[in-house]
Amino acid sequence: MRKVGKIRDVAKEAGLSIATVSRVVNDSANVNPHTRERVLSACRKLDYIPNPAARALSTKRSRTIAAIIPTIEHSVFAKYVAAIEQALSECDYSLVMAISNADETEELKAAQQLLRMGAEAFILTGSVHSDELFEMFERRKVPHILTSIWDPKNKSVTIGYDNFSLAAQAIGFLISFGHERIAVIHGPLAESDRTEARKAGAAAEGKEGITVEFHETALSVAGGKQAAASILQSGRRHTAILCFSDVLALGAYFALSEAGLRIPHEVSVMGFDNLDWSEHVIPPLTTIDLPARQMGSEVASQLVDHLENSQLIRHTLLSGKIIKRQSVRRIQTKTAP
Amino acid sequence: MRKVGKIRDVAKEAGLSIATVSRVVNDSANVNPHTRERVLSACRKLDYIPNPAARALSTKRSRTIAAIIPTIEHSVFAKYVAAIEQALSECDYSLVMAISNADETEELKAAQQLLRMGAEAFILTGSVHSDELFEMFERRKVPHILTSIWDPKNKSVTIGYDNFSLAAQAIGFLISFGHERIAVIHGPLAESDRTEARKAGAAAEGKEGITVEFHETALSVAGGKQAAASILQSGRRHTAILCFSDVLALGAYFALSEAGLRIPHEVSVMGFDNLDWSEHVIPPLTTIDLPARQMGSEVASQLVDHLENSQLIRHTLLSGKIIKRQSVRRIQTKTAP
DNA sequence: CTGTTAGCGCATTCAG
DNA sequence: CTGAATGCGCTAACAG
Repeated sequence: MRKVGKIRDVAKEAGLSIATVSRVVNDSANVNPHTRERVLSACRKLDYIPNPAARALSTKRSRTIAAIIPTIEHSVFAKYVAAIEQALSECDYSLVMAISNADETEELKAAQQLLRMGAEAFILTGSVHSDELFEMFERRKVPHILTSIWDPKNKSVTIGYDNFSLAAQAIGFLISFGHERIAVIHGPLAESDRTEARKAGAAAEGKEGITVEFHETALSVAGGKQAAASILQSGRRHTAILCFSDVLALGAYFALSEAGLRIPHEVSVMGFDNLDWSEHVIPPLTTIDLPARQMGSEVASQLVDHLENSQLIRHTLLSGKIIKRQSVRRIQTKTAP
Repeated sequence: MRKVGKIRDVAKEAGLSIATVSRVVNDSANVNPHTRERVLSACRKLDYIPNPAARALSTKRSRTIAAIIPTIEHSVFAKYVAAIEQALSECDYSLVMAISNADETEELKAAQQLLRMGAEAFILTGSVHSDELFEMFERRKVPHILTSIWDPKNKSVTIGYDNFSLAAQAIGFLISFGHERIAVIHGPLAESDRTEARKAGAAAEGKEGITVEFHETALSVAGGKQAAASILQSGRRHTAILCFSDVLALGAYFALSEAGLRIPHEVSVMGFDNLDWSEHVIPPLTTIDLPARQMGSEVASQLVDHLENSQLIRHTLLSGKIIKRQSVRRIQTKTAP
């Protein structure tokens, strides 16, 4: 791998034993400050870097954590991955990543490979994974966390937000603003249990006299645009469109603009994610802020704490919240005084 | 790490030596088919996974490649990282990633850490990196590639596109459409040599009677919006705005919409990146397609080929190209017949 | 506080 | 085609 100094060379250079070198390198135990200095200077001189493989072999710890995400091409995941990476690197762990394309089989294959590469723990997205994967984790006692969801009843630990409740809140918010005919645009249910949960939450919030209609589409600007266009064509005169991702909402913006409809005057639009740009679109998008960053660092720190100090990982609910901006307007209900 | 079978257990189970087990696991050398089958079945039975640390220690190969990127929160990088990961995993390598926030010092720190974690090769973005980093690579003979740029004169191998030329082409395109007063919006120069190169290319394409004016802003929708707004306020009556990222262009779209100006009728807008959504905004964005995906897989395969077969890595130019859509209109020049 | 020693699990000569 | 033996570089007892 590299031609440079090994621990023995450092020991020789410093005129000490390799044990002592190991001690100062791992700043463990008690070492005479003077001795320590000698070692350190030898390390510097030889440009010594401990061999990670040897270290891992000896300690049985690789200091590597794996994350498998459905796709990195959505800002939410990117933000979240960045947070994990940052938190992990601060603890001197490294993150190895794989992309599953929301496919159980690919995910399983990736997990096996990551295990073969030495991952000590896994970070997964959502609750739906192949049985084989869970069996493998069980058999090998691999710590793992399901993220982007919160479900204390799940036998795996979950850290994330409550998709059901958040979607319900969104619908509730729209209803409180007088909307009675609401269209929901969401991504492929088959690819995301989070989307399913949101749909269920939105449906559950339905009440007497309120219509909530669901439209599945591709999770992209194009998808949102197309779905919104078809909603408009259906002629049902919805007063609000709730999108389960800001990306879809952006698509809806363009569909409405193409149709000559103004937001929020003719139609209100609400998003989900609170991506960076959502406050800068016109009109600024009312949406739900998801704590992607916080989720990343929480997951990382719990995992490290578990690996390092055998702390138990635990279900953790992170709170999302509605960000009120200008894309949703209040409607006078017919029944109002 | 895990409690399961080691190579010795497999050997015992199969009634063979560990050498033989090793051979079949690495499908090396000649092994009697029947013997091989016995080993394989023992592996299956014991759910054997070779210990990666032991293997790395013995082979002096970690099969791990590091990528340090400025930020993952821009789709271009996300796409590119996804491609790297995919290509690497197909060759049974893993990708460890770090984020530098476009900061040389952070980058150096990250690189050191990744080296301590066993990375065998590095993928960096752009040409600007700390001297210390290059010295470190040199000293340890660490293969590395600079990406997102192409510069055959660089002493490190570069794989990417020609930012200078692409930007020049963009300006040329605008000029060929009759635009004479062009505003360019770009991200922070200090954070990106790619942006610098694009700026230089755009400036170089300037001709008699053509004005090209540069505006630096934050690399975000908000930044693009703000820059475009200030361009409009300056009252210079530019007929076209070239943005060095589609993200900035989206911001410009909103600024123009806010100002009541229509694209491309009153102002033409051109982007850079060809992000997924760029063909779905209204009007569809004329932009430059960057081969992010291809770049990722090219980099990965060259690196693997180098590590595996000592193939030399080499400067590689990938071609971007102008995608003509509807956000740029042709202008009648006063001097036309 | 420091040195000696015994593995960690595997790949790899070298014999047979 | 298969087995026995050696060492990869380091950590972790155990002595001193």
